Amino acid sequence: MAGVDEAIRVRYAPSPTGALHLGGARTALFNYLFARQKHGQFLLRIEDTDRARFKPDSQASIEEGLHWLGMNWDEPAMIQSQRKEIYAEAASVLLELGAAYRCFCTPQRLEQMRAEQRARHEPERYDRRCRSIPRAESDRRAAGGERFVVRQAIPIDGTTTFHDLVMGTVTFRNDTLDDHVLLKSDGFPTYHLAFAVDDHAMAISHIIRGEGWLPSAPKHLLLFQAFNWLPPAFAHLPLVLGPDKKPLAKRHGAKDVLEYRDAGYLPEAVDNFIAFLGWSPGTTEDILTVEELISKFSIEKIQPSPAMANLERLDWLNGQFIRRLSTDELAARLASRMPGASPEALAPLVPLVRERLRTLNEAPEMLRFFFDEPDAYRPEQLTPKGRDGAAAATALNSAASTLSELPGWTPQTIEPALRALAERIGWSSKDLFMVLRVAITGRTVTPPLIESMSRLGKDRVLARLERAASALADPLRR
RNA sequence: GGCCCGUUCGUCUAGCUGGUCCAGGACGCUGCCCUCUCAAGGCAGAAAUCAGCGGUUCGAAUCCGCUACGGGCUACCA
Repeated sequence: MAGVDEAIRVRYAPSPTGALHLGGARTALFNYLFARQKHGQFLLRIEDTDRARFKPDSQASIEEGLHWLGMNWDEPAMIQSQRKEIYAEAASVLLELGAAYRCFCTPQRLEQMRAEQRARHEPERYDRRCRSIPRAESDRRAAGGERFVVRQAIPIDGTTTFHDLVMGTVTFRNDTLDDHVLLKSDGFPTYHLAFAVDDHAMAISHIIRGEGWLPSAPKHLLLFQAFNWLPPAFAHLPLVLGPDKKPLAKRHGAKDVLEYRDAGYLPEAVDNFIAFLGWSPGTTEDILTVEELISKFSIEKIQPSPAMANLERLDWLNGQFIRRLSTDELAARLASRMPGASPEALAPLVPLVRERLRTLNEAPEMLRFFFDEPDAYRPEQLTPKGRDGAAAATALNSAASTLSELPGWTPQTIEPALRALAERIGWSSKDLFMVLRVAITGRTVTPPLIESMSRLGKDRVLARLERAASALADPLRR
């Protein structure tokens, strides 16, 4: 096991079969937080030894997702498909050590064997028929061109135990472990072999990975022992479940983290959200920056039970992080999703929407009336209960003339004038403000009216009031 | 079927070395306050017999065992 003072090196090892989803992102994040806290290295390894499931765009997509979430790896990604000879060499070493053997069984025979085991209600495992083939015969058949795979020779008896940093001490009886394939007949390794060889080659100190790998951990450990390599520490993470309680990784259409980006979520909010899936700092704090996550993270505090992703909490968190952004920062982020609106133009409007946003994507609609004229007015929205259209039109015109005579154009001058007007015409300020709100923005739900008017500008406000008044007077003319 | 892991409010969780937990915080929900709408914010509230059953102990959510339920793995997939 790695000592406290030894270099901490961890890796995230996705297979390029799809996008980076929340569960994978969390695994990567835990590795990343751990590496950064310990001033170690965070590495990336692409496990692309399965040519059948390989998807060409997957690696780029996963890397983009990691970068978006703020995770950078410290060395070029290791690509397993480029290391075929190294695995073959490792397999022959294992053959030499007697820790592995060639298996010449055909897929048909294996299938038949399993069918018989099923019929007898026995565990489906390789029956080790080829394990007893003498080495000389095995070498001769291989040299003769016969197809074979290399299988791990699991010890016949005894147990394999290791201490998992999350799950605790786990013990497996060796006789329940299968002699799994290490090297396929196409020369590519299976994940068992590749894991051991690469984690050793990369000098990985801690393997932090999903719970799904727990059952194969003893085989990996046995491989390290066979090579006489110092094994890394293990930490198996509990599953992340979707709202349907199905494991995220297996859910059909598990969401790509980039979809969260496109939906207007902040990477810092997503990081914070996934960090709390199965982990907590042990305090009542619930909003932490990535820097705080790095300093407070600890593997010991990871829960062993699965966590279900509560997306409503993500929404809330996102709002919290949006509110913590400076005006310029928020303006810049909004500008990237609002073509035609510059950060400079947006900056004065940011205070109007900051505490109303749950996602960045809600801003364009909230701010639309600053950039576009309202659509056709709906007379009923311009008319308070108990009043008629004519009265509303009169109120709008009065407001327009009152405002036009205002000496200045600030919230401090606009608001008292309108409250006085409401008093004068005998309306509640609520009613007056709502009519003005609809006239000026075209909507009943908007950022604060007075502030919005002040930023919209006197001319545009007056024009909209007049347009609304005439729409009421003659709906057809609008 | 076999092996392995798990089980505290609807959800995320605090609780790690047993008493201060008739279980705390957060999201969501309900009500009130604030208020020009909507939010945000503040306050209050409902919500977990700590999966069940036994055991250890003066005392258990916390330790042990069993059961139930859930999940993972069981491919020449990762």
